[in-house]
Amino acid sequence: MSLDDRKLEVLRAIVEDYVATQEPVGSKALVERHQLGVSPATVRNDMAVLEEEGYIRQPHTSAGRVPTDAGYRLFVDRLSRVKALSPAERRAIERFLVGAVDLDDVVHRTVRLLAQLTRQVAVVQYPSLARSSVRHLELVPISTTRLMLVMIADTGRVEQRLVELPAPTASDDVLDMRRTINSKLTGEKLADTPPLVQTLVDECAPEKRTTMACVASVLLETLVERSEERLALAGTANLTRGGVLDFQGSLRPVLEALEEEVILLKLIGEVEPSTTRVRIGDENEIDNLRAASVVSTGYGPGKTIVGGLGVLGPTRMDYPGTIATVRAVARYVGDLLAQN
Amino acid sequence: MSLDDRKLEVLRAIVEDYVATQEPVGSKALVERHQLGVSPATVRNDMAVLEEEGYIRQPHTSAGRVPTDAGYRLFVDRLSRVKALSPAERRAIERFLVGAVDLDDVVHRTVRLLAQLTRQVAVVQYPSLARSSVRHLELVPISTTRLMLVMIADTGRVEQRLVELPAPTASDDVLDMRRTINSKLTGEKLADTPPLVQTLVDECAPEKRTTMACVASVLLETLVERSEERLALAGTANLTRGGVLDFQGSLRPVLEALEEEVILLKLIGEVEPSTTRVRIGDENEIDNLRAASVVSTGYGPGKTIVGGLGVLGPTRMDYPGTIATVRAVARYVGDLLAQN
DNA sequence: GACTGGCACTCGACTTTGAGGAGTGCCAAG
DNA sequence: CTTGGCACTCCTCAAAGTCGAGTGCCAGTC
Repeated sequence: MSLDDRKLEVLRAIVEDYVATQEPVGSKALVERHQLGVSPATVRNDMAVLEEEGYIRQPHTSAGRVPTDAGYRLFVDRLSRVKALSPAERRAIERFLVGAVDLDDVVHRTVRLLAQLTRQVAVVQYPSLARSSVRHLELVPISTTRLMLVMIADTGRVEQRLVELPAPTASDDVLDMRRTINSKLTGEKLADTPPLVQTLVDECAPEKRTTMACVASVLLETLVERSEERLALAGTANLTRGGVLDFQGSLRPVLEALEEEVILLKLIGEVEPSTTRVRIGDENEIDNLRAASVVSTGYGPGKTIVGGLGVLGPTRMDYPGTIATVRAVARYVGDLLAQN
Repeated sequence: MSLDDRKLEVLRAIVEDYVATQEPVGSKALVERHQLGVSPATVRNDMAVLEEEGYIRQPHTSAGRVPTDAGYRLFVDRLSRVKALSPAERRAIERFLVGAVDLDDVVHRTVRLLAQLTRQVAVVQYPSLARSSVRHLELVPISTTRLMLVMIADTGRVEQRLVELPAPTASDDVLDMRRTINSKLTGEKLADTPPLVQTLVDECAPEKRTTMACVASVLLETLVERSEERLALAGTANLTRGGVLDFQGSLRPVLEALEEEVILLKLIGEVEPSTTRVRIGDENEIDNLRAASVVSTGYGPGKTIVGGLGVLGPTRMDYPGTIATVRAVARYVGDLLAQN
């Protein structure tokens, strides 16, 4: 038996009421608060079906109904329209992001903004190195046997590493290397650089080859292997809203998960162009987050995507509002990046 | 009436038992677990005095006693010897810090280590720019009207800023500026640089002065005004140990405080040489942390101090152990920095 | 004077009991 | 298919009662 329109309407009403009140919702309360045009008894029958299909459940006999993960999923997919942002929110976003002075600043402001607007935990990934291009590479002599390698990406990210040279090297030679390296690598996607770095060594004059090889290996590390993704996090205090009721009694696992960068990256890092992804409860692969939902999306200048951002909260969250906010913030950040 | 030795011994026993069990401790249990050589009745009399003096209190009539903040303070100041670290802990520290590849890495490893060893929230301040010297300044042309200013400090910190030039500038001129700036500033304490930067502009050839002024202003921002302190945080999940019992029922205020960098810096940033500072409950100026204690100290290569680190936990914490761990970690990190 | 054993008393923690009520499922009738 | 009615379930809350840890005080002892 498939679900007719009224049953879907009942599900929507249940989700909305439960999200708003945090309490199991009963048939009588439902008909009172929504114009369903039928009696509580009818609603009860519908509820029985919805429960059988796995969209809602009773915490215990003689209690109201609560949406299941599947129920939220259906709600998100078919029953909710994305809310428009309020003018106040729009203004907040603009005000917050104006005046950011560099990439760090942009990311920090963004993550705080997201946390504040959604009243949940926000995560923002720094522009991924893997998706960036080399804007410039700099070699700074620290001593005769030590260099600082500084890589500046087009997304504004700057990475640096120390290079220990095998032998003292004149600063002219360093300048020389720098020129060669830049002419070879500037403008290239980081992902494409490894073969180019190899040719750097191959084409190098033999007497300088060991030194160049040394620089090249650190270069590779910096550009590709290490390829360390960075994150910013804010709003953990929001986890405590709604008491310990959300997250089935313990914040512990959630806080633990939030400390693992790898996990967070998995959550917000897997981005497909212009999609907003919603993971509800069990859909999260991470056990610790079975009781949480994650709304994430990609951002970047124009249509390209250079990183992800998102929020994490209880499964019982305002999905339409959250989705709208996440999208809007991502768009603004993308525009901001495009200006640089 | 002052406290004789046995009363102090009773206080110590109360603190130790309470920290271990998290439960109010009564007179009978005390004499059973510690060799006090007197009867419960005597201990009761001592307790009455200790309570009158404000070192312990009863959660309610007919419950055992619990140390007050003042009690912990007395315990820390006069009744506890710093514990020696276990060999396992020493090994853990060494193993953890070996293999750190750059400053970021050192700081991240340190903060995780601290959180893990103390089982509390750990905070590590990056080496403060204010206490660093300039190792090198680099100007990287991005376009003809844009430079990237990169500052490398002797502590390993690297800061970068974008400079918008008033007019297109030849790369030779940039090289020139770079040379001048470096000869003037390299090796100087960041705190001492502002007057030097001013002379940079003053001594500059008139036709280049506007450009130089522009660079100089960003330079000042980077070196001094912005002087942004950075922090790493780990172990927030440890706040949930001991249920919601610690922190008088709500993690909320604590989590909020942990999100404010300014607050954290206040907590661990005010360092005096070779002191370990312990703030207990009310001694914290931040209202949100009235129910928490903070153990912090400074670290740095040799005897100089370049930053702070510490842990935050419930007032009911193992002070001797925590103090020992914090000190040891600070020392190891200092040694590590000295090697670079 | 300090310590001790004894004793009455307090009061929170936990259990039991019972009333109240929200909510359900089912059924028969419209 | 919808609806009103009804019996039933079972949670919530409050009241009452028991239990026991822990105390304060006092009189007696060393």
